[in-house]
Amino acid sequence: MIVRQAANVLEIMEFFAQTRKPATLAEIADHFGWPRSSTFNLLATLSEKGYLYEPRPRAGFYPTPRLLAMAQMISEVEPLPPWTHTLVADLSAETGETASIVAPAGVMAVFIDVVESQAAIRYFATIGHRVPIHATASGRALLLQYSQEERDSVYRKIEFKQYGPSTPISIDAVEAELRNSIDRGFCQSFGDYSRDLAGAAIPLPIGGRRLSVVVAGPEFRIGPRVQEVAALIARTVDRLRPKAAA
Amino acid sequence: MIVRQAANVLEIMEFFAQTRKPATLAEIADHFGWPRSSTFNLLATLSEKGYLYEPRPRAGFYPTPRLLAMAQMISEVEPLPPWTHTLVADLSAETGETASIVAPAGVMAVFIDVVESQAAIRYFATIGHRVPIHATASGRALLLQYSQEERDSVYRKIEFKQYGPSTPISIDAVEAELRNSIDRGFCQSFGDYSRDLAGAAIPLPIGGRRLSVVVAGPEFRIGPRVQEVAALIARTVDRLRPKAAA
DNA sequence: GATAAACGTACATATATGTGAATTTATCTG
DNA sequence: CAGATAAATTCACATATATGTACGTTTATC
Repeated sequence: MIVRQAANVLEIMEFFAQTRKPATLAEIADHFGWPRSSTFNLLATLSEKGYLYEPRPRAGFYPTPRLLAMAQMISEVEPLPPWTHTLVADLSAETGETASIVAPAGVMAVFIDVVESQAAIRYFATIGHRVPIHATASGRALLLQYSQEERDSVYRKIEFKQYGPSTPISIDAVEAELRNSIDRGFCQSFGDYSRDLAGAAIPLPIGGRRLSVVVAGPEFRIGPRVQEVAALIARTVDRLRPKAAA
Repeated sequence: MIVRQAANVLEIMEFFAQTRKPATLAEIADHFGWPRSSTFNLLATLSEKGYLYEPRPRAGFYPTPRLLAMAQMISEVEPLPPWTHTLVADLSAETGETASIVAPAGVMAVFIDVVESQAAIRYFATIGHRVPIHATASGRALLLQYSQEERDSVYRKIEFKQYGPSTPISIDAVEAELRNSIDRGFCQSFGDYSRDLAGAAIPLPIGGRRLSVVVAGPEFRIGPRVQEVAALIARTVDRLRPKAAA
């Protein structure tokens, strides 16, 4: 069950992140199609907790720096080493596609760092974006780092759906694809999850954390050069990863 | 009316900001005294929206960098000029007390930047902290920047409560104190809002925004040297504020 | 300066939602 | 490797909660 008002809080904050200017109660209510009274209660709650204020009288609400302060606290622990951001930045620059660092989240994989392609047609993803772990290159690069038991445990919770023509719709299909990936030397996906979307990924274990790097983009651009892209990922990781660390 | 699940989202995030490590459903539920099932729904919602993930299987949840990305977006607009942080940092260092930048939020004043005192006994405040605008030095330094009509509009919404022995409990009392402040050259408060708490503040208009700076601490330390502290604030602002700007 | 429109706020009520208990799944222990 | 213990899910129901409606206030229009 989704907790509506919890989601609404996030949506309001995302709204401010997009518009980047103060908004009145009425504007917010209209934007989301929420009743004024409900919007009023929400804004009052956020204000009371110190996350919203009124920069100038009658000009509407805007978030206080409190959210930033909190987010910085949270992110200071176990931050990704700086070279991982260089990694995705370099990969995106060299391939012209979207590059990301991905982490596991149950049956899903979450993007925890993203550098987007500059191309007009591109894979649009943001930090926090989630995709099924078994039906994506990046996700399978995570699964490769699991033990058989851990994978089985994940499989039990997966609801196998036919996202696209090539989606693996059984445990066996996923396991087979994982074996292929090992032989091939990297993980790939051609429209397994999202139509026309292709990607190449490899595992990226960092200090006990199971992560992966992926380069993804439209099938017509990635397809002809998956090998090449995968090799580039591997080389770039080799170049940037400190030699001492695991 | 306070929206409970909205507040809960913020509390969960604050919890992570404090503990700075992954927490399981059970730990979170126990910490807040929430039922497991409700906690489950909340965590599921936050995960689904991409704000929480499971760094390693069965080791609990932790926020993704998405919150940080969002907060940075929000804060990039109209950021406070860097010298304002230097201002509160210097003031806190020189006085040994807590120094803050404060902004209006209806009948309240919000702390939007804070450098805390290092003293054992100190004024504890964080970014986002809110105090009544009429019953604090920092708040009155904001009111001084309002027109009479704007002030009247605020007064109508204030619920005058006797927070402490010297709280102004009427419009006249507030207006009188504002006149005193003008004559005195700065705003002050001795336990008006919080017992044993004293502070000195001056208006700090920046680029059309109505802000104030305040130095606050225990009455026994601030009391004997309000004048001195207020003068220091004024001098420090003069020193740091760029000459060209308003 | 008067009138109209928009906006923000309060409250009672029907209903969407949170929750206690039951079920399933995972982990620990001898 | 069982059996026990703890954690994670599910579900039906009662109740806490979102909202329709109404009112006062502020801003825009003429």
